[in-house]
Amino acid sequence: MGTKQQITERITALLKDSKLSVTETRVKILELFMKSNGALEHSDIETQTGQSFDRVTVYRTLQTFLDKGIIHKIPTTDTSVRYAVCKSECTEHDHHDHHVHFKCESCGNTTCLDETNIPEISLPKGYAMHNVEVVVSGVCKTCK
Amino acid sequence: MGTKQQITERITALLKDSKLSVTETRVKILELFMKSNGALEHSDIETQTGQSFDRVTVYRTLQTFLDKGIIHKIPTTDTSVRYAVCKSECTEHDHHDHHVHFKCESCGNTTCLDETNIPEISLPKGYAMHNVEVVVSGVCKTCK
DNA sequence: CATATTTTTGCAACAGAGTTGCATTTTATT
DNA sequence: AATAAAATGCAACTCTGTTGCAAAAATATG
Ligand SMILES: [Mn+2]
Ligand SMILES: [Mn+2]
Ligand SMILES: [Zn+2]
Ligand SMILES: [Zn+2]
Repeated sequence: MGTKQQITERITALLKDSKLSVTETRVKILELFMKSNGALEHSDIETQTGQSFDRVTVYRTLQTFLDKGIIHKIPTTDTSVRYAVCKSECTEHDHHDHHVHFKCESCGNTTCLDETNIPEISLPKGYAMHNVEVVVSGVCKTCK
Repeated sequence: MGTKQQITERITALLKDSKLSVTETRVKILELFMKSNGALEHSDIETQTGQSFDRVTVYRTLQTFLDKGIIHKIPTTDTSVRYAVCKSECTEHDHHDHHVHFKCESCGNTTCLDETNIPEISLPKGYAMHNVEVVVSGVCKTCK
């Protein structure tokens, strides 16, 4: 993981690479993502920052990170929106997170299974495939 | 497809099989699902019924259909919730819709690809799989 | 068919999520 | 240190979904 100092440096570098100003909000939210072993939703961030940032700022920060390819969304069947840091080489408008997501029915955590690859899917004739999202639900190894 | 009369009879039978009262709202909403070639969200139903039913009734009707295994949800990466009729033998609390969903980036429609089956996915050790959701995005055959 | 019972509906009121405009503050540039 | 550019916080608003309750509709019963 690295010391707190090293993490802050990595975050600063990441923000500068993405041509973003280094602000308290952005550093803090990225820290949360990096410490967390699962996906976060907006309310998690509000809770874990202890309401030190305005709701609106959190929304705008998440949108900015999405735009810059720093985080990606994970599909759900409810109205919640979950985000996780991109591990591949994602850039602006060009995400490369082709991995499986796992939602644990016991602890509720959603995690990226980066090592699990998505098998080929053959669509009916006439369909062009751009992206595949796979979300597996079940029980994670921690809850087993 | 069948005549309008035949569709109404099929819907009435379906509701009775599910031990639900046959009401105007339920018949109308099921008609919409059966006519539609894609998934519907709450706002589609409100639009297409011309606000003849209360919002709350539509929410409750969708929840009832979900509970009874008449419709299923489709995951999205935004806050919207999409629903489609179950074609397999789904029953209360026991859905069997193991098929791929396709979201067209051109027309926006989401469809069930019932003929496309989901390939095996091998999870890391310690994970128990209960359900797999696959959502493919791209361009559908109509928009091609 | 008439009546009683059960279920569904519509309304009002509310809670939560997300958005927008704008003035103020912070960050980056010179 | 001064200036320009960008991000933040606040207020106000919209949109989505929920709950309690009385009225209406559907079903069950004789
Ligand atoms: Mn991921
Ligand atoms: Mn489906
Ligand atoms: Zn778990
Ligand atoms: Zn299309």
